Amino acid sequence: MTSQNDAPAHPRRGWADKRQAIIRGARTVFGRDGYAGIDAIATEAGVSTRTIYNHFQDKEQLFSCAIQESAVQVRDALVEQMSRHLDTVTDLEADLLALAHAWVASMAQFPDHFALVRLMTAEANRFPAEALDAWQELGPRAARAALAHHLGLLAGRGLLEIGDPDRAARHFHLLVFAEVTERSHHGAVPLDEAVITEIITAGVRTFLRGHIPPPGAGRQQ
Amino acid sequence: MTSQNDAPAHPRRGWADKRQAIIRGARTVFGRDGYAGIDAIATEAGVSTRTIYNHFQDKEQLFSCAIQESAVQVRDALVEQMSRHLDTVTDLEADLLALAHAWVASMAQFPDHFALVRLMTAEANRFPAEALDAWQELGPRAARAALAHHLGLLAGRGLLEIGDPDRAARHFHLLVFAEVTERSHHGAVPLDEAVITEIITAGVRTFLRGHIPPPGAGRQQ
DNA sequence: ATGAAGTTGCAATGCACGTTGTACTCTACC
DNA sequence: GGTAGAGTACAACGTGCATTGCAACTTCAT
Repeated sequence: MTSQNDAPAHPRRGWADKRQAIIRGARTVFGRDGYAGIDAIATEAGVSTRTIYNHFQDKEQLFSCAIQESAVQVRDALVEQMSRHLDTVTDLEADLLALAHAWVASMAQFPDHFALVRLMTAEANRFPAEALDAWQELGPRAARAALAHHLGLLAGRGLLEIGDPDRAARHFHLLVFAEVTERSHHGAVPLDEAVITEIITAGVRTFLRGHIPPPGAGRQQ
Repeated sequence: MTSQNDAPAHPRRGWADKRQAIIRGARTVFGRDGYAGIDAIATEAGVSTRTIYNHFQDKEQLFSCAIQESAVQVRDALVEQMSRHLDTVTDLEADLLALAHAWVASMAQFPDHFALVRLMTAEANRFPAEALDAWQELGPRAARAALAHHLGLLAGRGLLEIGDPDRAARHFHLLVFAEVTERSHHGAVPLDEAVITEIITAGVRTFLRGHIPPPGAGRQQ
């Protein structure tokens, strides 16, 4: 599925380095300036324009590669945070809050990535469907699956009551992440720390009300 | 705040008509083709390119006007649906479900508008902050305030238990709307009816679990 | 009717940019 | 150390497009 955008094997040393530099430059420039000119990317990457076209078919393919690489990186960060906060849970609410804060912090840590996502979304009508799917699979869906896995384990320990772990993961994501995303315009406008805390606190509370087992036994409409 | 984009009073008859035609054409073309050429808009509106520049300073101002007008229209539709479904509530869950379905249907009814929103979001970094604010105030914030009002009334009748009506409105919006928005890429990719129903049903259920008064008395958490 | 205001079609300007070709240089490998 | 495979600088091409000027034409208020 990512076949078209995978880095082809290549004998020459340093080749992959150039490719990496270009992709990184593309991510930076696309993130900062929008769907900007190739020249800016070449400058940012310390590479000639011609080299970019030696590595990539055209601007669009470069963009696809950039967003895919970026998505993997962000996903890894999110997954790592889940492990850190949910592997050993003592106080569930506190740990969920900590995870939520860590996620939101990631948004500030990878501003370029989220700018790319915004660009892609804006062009969703005209963007190649395979690239859209590839991104969703590599990024959001994978992250959500990881969260679902963790929530499922917590449910197994009796700390949560969950019908469908994947749906629970989506709801958690929506309540703590989607609102921050929306309010900050996908990270474009920074949000007050107090506002973030308020959103997260309320979101986690609503989530838990919907997914905490009743104090006594184990049934609930 | 919208002063810059309001239609200036004008003696001449037919003037406002042209302006309207241009704005409508802009919305259609921007929505369909992205941040497209002025010529396309002129053709769509049945107007000469030059006339557009007689009415608007530049493309950007035209875009701002288009999205503001569009936002008001969509907001009115959403508000009207709230009245229809929440003014006389018999079965709360059923009515909320109906409202949610109506909202999602609106997304399909105003595809151009949501494409405009996507465009604006993609450019959020570089878009004039006042225009961004004007849109948020006219559209999403107003709609959410209306929903908060309705939910507050329902809480007054004892059908819901709500701390902050505005927060409850946000959570409802997130659980039933944000996910559809995200999954369909802001309406760019149509969603299966079954998927929509599943999302809405689960969202309303989680919402109600968090905001329904306990069967017995009136305290909770 | 008449003149001012608005509209139109057209051309022109000017710029930004994707993409490619070419000739030269560099460098990793043998 | 030589050579083939990369990279680079540079220029050129073509295009698309926002924006403006202009002269002729239409429309509306009085």
